[in-house]
Amino acid sequence: MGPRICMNPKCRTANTHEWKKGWLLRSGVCADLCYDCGSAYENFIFCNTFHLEEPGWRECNFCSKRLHCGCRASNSFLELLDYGGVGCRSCAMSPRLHLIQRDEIPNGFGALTKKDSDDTQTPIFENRVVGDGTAEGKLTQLCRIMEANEPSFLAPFQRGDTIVSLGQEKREELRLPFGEVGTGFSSATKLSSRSSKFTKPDGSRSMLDVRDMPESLAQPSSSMSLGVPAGCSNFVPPFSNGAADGREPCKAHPSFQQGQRSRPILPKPSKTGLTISSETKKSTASQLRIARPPAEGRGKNHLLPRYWPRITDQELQQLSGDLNSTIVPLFEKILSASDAGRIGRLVLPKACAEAYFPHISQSEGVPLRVQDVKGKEWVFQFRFWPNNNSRMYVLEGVTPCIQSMQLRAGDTITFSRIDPGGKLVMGFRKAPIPGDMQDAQTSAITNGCPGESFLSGVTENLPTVSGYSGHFQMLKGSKDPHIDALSEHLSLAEGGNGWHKSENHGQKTNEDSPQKSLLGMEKKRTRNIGSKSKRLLMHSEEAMELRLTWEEAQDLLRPSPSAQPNIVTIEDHEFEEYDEPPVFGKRTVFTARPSGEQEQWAQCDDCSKWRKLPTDALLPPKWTCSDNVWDSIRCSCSAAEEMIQKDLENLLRVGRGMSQASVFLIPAQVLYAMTGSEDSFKN
DNA sequence: GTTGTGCATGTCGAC
DNA sequence: TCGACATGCACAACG
Repeated sequence: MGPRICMNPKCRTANTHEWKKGWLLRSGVCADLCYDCGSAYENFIFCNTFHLEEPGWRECNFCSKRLHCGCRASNSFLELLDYGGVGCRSCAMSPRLHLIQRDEIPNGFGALTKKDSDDTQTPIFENRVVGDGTAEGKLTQLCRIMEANEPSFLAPFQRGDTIVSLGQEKREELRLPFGEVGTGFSSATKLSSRSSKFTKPDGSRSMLDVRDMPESLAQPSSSMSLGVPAGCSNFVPPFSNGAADGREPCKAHPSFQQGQRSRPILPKPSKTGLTISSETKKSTASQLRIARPPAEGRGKNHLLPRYWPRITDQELQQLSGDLNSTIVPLFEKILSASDAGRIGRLVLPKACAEAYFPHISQSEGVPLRVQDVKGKEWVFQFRFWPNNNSRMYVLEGVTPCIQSMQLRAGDTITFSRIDPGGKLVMGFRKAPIPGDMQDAQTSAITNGCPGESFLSGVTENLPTVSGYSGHFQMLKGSKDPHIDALSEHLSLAEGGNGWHKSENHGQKTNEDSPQKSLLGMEKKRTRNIGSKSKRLLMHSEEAMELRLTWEEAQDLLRPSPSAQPNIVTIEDHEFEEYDEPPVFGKRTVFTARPSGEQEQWAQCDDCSKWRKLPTDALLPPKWTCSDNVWDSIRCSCSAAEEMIQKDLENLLRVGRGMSQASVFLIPAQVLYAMTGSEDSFKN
C-alpha cells in the first residue's frame, strides 16, 4: 500500500501515514484510519473490518457482511485506486460488488473462519438494492440488454457459479468506494449481468430502479479521486444506473475498438428514472443529449433530474478522446439571478453538494479548487448555511469565474470531474437568445425545468444551446477564431445559432403539449431568473445587438503577435492553437464594387492615409504604410492616398453615424450606395 | 453609502 | 406535507 492521504483534512497534509487495517464506513464512504491522527474525517462508523476468509472472500468483523471478488479465482485483489479500491486480479471485477449478508452466503463456499485482517483495501459504499424483488426484474432486464449488446460481458457468468443472487429474498448491500464512482458503476453493470443468470426473468419489469443506490459518493476530500480501471473507457458515468446508459465499453473490448460507442439508453418518460429501450442501438443515439441520472439516487435524497448532467455520448467521447482523460459529468445547474449576481454565491443543490463535493461539518466550509476548461484553476469556498434544520450549500467567490465565462442568469453551469486526478472542472452552456420563444422553450426543457414532467427528465432528444461541455463552450467562448473554428468543427458548442441545428428534435419532443411546456417553461424561467432580477435580463433586441456586436468584434481578433501556434490535427483538420489570448487587430473598412468585388481599407497609424488591402488581410493593432506588403507602390507614407477626399469623408461619416462596433464593419453595399458610383474609389 | 455576511422566509416541486 | 432553494433582509465591515 503506497502513501495515501489521510481523509482528515487536518491531517491530510501528511501522505505517508501508516494506516490501520480497518475500514470506516459513512454514508457509503470508506476510508482508513490514519495512524497518526487516529481518526478519519467526520464521524465515520467504525463498522467494517474485513478479513480474508478464503480465496475471494472477505468479511467484516463487525457487520459480518461478506465480500467476494466474484470470480472466486483467487484472493488476489488488484489495487486500482488511491483510496483502496481493488479488483480481482483474475477477473478485474471489484469485490465490493459481491458483498452480501453473512446469512446469504450461497452454498458451496464452506464455513468461514475469521482471520486477522489483511491489509487489503476494500473500501465500499452502500448500494442497497431494493429488496422487494423489483430490482431483480430490473436488473434482469438490464442484463438482457447488455447480454444482447455485449454477450462477452456475461461470459464469465455462465460458468454456473452461484455467487451472488440479486434475486434472493433478502436484500443485499452492494458497497462501492466513494472514490470509485466510475469504476463502481461500471462494475455494477457487470454485476447486473452476472446476476442475470441467477435471477428470475421478469420481462414485465423494464425499469432500473436507481433510487436506492449509494447514499453518497461524497468523499471527505477535495481531491475527489476517482478510480478507473485500467484500459477502460474514458468516460465514466458517476451513476450506477448509468450502468445502463452510461455503460462504458472497455476500450479493450472488441466492439469498442471497432469504433462502437457506448449507446445511451433512451428512456421513456418515467418518474422512476431510467428506462431501458431497445432503441439504444440506433446509431443516432450518440447524438442525443442524455440526462444522465445520478447513481446515488438514494431515496429522497436522490438528485432531481434538473441537475442531471446532460451530455451527448458523442460529446463525451470526443471530450474524453481529445483530452485523453476520463470525464465524469457530475451535475449541472441553471444559474439563478442570485447565482449570477454580484453577491458571488452560487447556491448548490444540496444533494449534489453532498454527493460530489467534500463533506464539510463546519459552516465555514473548505476551499474547493475547480478548474475551468481553459485550465484556469479557481478556488471557491465551499460552505453551507444552516437552513431549517437542513443545510444550504453555496460556493462563494464565484463571481470572477462567472464573469470570466460571461455567464448570466439562465445559463447552465456544469460540474464534471476529470480523471485521473479527480479534478473538478466546470463548464457551462449558454442560455438561448432571449426573444426566441422556441429556443427558450427548448432551452428550458433542456435545462431540465419545465417540460420535465412529460419528458421525464431522463433523456431528452434535444439540442442544447451550446452543446455540453463547457469544454467546448469555453473554446468557443475564448473567441479565439482558431479555437472557435475547432469548436465549430466539433459541432458541439453552438451558442445561440447552432441551437437551431437540431431544433427539430426539440419540436418533436414538445409536440405533445406545446402549450403546456411553454407555460411551464415560462413559469419556470420566471422563477429561475426571478422577478427581481429583471435588471439582469435584457430585451431581445438588446441581446441581438450585443450578439452582433460581439460577432463583429470577433473579426477584430487576431492571434497575439508573439504567439506561436501549436498545430493540432483533429479529424484530419489542422487547427492552430494558441496559448496566448487573442488581441484586437486594427479596425478596417470593407467596401464593395458594383462588380461585387470587395475591398478592405485600413488607415495608416502614422500618416493616417487609407490604404487598400486584400479582403483577407488581418492587421495587427498597430499598422502603418510600411506594413503594406500587398502594395509595393503604397508601402510608404509618402505615397499618395488612393481614396479621394470626398469619398473618404463619406466613409468616415458613415462610420460615425453607426454604432461604435458597427463602424468596424460598414456594409459595403451601403457605402457604395452613399458614394454613388464606382468612381468613388480610384485605383 | 457600499459591499459583504449570515440567516430568514416564501415559493414550489417532490413525495 | 416537507424539503430544497431562490432571494430578501438585517447587520457588520469598510472606504
